[in-house]
Amino acid sequence: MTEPIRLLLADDQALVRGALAALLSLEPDLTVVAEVGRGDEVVPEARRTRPDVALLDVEMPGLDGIAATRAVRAAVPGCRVLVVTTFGRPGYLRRAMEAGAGGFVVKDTPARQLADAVRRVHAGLRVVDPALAAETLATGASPLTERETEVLRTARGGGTVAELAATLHLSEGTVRNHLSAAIGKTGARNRADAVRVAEENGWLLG
Amino acid sequence: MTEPIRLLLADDQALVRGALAALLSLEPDLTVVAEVGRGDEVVPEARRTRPDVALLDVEMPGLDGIAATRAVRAAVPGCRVLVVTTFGRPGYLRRAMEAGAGGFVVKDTPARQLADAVRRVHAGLRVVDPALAAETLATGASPLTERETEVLRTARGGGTVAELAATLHLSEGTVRNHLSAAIGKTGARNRADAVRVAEENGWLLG
DNA sequence: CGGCGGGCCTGACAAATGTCACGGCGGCAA
DNA sequence: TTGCCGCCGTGACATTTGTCAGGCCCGCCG
Repeated sequence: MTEPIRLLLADDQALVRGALAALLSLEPDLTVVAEVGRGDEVVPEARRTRPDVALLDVEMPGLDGIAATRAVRAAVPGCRVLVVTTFGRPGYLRRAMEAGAGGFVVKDTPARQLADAVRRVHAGLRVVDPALAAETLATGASPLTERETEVLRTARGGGTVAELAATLHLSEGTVRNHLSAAIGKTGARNRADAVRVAEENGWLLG
Repeated sequence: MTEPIRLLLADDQALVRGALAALLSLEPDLTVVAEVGRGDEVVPEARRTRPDVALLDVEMPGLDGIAATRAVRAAVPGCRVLVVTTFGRPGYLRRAMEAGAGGFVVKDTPARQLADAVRRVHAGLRVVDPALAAETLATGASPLTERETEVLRTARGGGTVAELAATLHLSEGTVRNHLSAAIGKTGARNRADAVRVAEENGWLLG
């Protein structure tokens, strides 16, 4: 038999990380060589242990999974990436693929399929959840303009228009206008709603 | 050797559920006899399979983990409950314990400790994360009054004051007043902020 | 009993938010 | 060139939101 596939696991929840390690270690052709809990530990650990495939969560402290994907693809070209995430946000899939991921799996998928996904990614195939792919195509790219995204992203932290205007070096009226446009385009009714919708669609990352 | 401890797993994310099953099945004295993905499937499955310990996630469709704890404790008294959750929201711990849980573990805890937690809960001991317990005591019970929580919970979905007033059969002024009180007590600056803070502390459940 | 405190309800007022119409600028096609 | 269209920036205006003072009711303690 040939060498087993070497895996790196990145997930901020230690319990989930360990459980995934146990699950994947059941497969004779897979072996977990590294585990990290932060996005910015992925590249150093990948350099050191030279895994064949890295399983990255999207929600991580330090560096989000998309950025970590880009970084590890650049630093360790031989290492393929399978992104595993809690939320099937349409924009996440597109961005993960643009960042060089070989596959994208949501945590709702049956556990039995994970090992197969890993093997396919390792073989150079693309793995995506079909339902999620369809939704991504339906939702499409962000309708928000550059400034609108920026304002919305700043508004995410919560704060009055005056503060936003100050940090962005804009007039209050301008901020209000961008916010209003974003509210209209997202179909929301509040500023808070608009932030929520945009976040759920992954339009606030870039 | 005596009979193994029989486990029921409840988590809405199939991947995590399966991974936990793999992790716990590594222990010779533990066996997973049932898995469910919804809160309202816990009691029927527990009646059927008679587990010794049920591991329940808090965030689940159908019925949240706290309510599921109460239900399973009432329907299957011999089954102890270990609540496993993503967020260490202070209020969750208190409510879980009040509902009859034997233990409370956050998903940040190392994987090696999970099996021990299961064994202790099975033995009738109480298992809680010490750091989280301290925070719970510090945060204390909800400062919100009954109406305030109700209004805040209704406002969670987003919507204008007029709509809230209509669904609650109150005057707009009253709704505004409750909202204002909640904003003050939570230390928030917006209605949205207040909702977020209250949710993070687990004050919006009961 | 009378006073006190707290929760609940309400309306009036000030402040923030969202909408609109407008002008400037740059790309692009006729 | 000219006209058109989209993005950006801005201020005036209406709507919504948050704050405040006050009235009502009930339980509690002196």
